[in-house]
Amino acid sequence: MSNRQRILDEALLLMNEQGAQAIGTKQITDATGISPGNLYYHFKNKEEIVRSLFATLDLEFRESLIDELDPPISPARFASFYLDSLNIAWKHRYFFGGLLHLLRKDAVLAARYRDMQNWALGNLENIARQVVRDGNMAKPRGNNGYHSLALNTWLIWCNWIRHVQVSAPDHGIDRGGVKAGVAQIFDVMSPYLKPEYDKQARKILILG
Amino acid sequence: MSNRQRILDEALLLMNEQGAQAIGTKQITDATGISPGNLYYHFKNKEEIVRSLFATLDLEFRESLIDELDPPISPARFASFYLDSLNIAWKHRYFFGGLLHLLRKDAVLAARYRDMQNWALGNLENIARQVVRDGNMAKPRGNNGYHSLALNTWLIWCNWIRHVQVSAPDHGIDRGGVKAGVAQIFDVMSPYLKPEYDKQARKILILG
DNA sequence: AATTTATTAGAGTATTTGCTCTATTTTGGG
DNA sequence: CCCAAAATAGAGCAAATACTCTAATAAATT
Repeated sequence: MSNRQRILDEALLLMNEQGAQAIGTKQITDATGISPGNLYYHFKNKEEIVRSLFATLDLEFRESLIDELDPPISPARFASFYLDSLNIAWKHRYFFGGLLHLLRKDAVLAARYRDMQNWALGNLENIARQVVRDGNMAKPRGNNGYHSLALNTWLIWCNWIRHVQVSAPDHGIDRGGVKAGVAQIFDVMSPYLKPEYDKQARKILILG
Repeated sequence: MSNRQRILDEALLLMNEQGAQAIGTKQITDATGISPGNLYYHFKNKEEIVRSLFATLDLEFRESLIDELDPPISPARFASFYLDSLNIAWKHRYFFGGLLHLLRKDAVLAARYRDMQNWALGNLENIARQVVRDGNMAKPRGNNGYHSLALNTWLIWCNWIRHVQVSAPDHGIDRGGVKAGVAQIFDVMSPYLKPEYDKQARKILILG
């Protein structure tokens, strides 16, 4: 594996453990055994390391929400949208933990994040619209019902991991915490979902 | 006003503007014109300044959710729970912006935050139970329906301001953003609220 | 083989940060 | 008015941080 990749892997590991702001180039070079000069050969600065890590998060997240199948959306597929994407949020939890600080320091990153957010809100809305078209969900209330539902899903998606972390004395999280987050998302949608569809979708949270 | 209070006021102001991790004792002493020695006379360390600020947040938040009136809970009172508490979250937005980092660095603060969170979850649940008893709300679904509803309210409460900040290019927020957060909380509860009660409660978001 | 290009090492630097120390001034009770 | 306690000032320090510079080595290309 290249030293460049080693830097990225170690940075992700350390930042997830201790938070992005607690990790400097020093910690990364110490942990990898790579010299600072070498690190700065591969990355212009620390900002670029974070941008590179975010690019991976962005890519993985978008992939997790893309539906290449024909409608209707099966309950299992529906559930896997949220489970897959939340697992990605868990993998990159350093990012949401330090979100505001990271975006304040780097306007380019902030713009990219807002792009991702807008894309996500649109896509989450589309998923809901399709499930309604499939006849498995009642139309959410109000004139911006779809938007509000998508926004709530998004809010839980990008804040759930941090919530679990601050709720545990050691700031840790296990995979069970991720599933609880999906359940929390379902609880927002439950009032609109057909009971049988809801039940089928939740099966993914019980099994493997 | 005492120098001690001046330090607290300026710290809150600066941290809200630039984030808790961006503000050091230097910035506070520069902005207030108070010497570092004097600052450290009033506070043992920076940690104590943050703890002191949190104590205020904790107090104000708890007061905003206490109901000293007799049931039933009026729609206006119901709405003001969320509007008042969210205004407090706005006032102390530095805290939620840097939440994970702050709690990781200070275990005592972390414990106090979890206390507040547990109290809040219990209280939000009690409010919902009372509105159901008053006949203005349907019992939320599932065996832990109340808990899930309270948790969603809590999640929006402590993450809404940050969401608005990262969504705006300048990371700012105005009072309208606060009201949108209350509307978002209502959207979670709407499916259970009596339509007329819901409508009355939302009036507070249009007026004043 | 020659030479350019990519990669690595590590000492070094300028700046910042949280905090201490000593010294001086202000204040309030007897 | 006295004096101890509270409050304030500001020089200074040890550690950390992001990053640069120079020089050496490995890989690729001709």
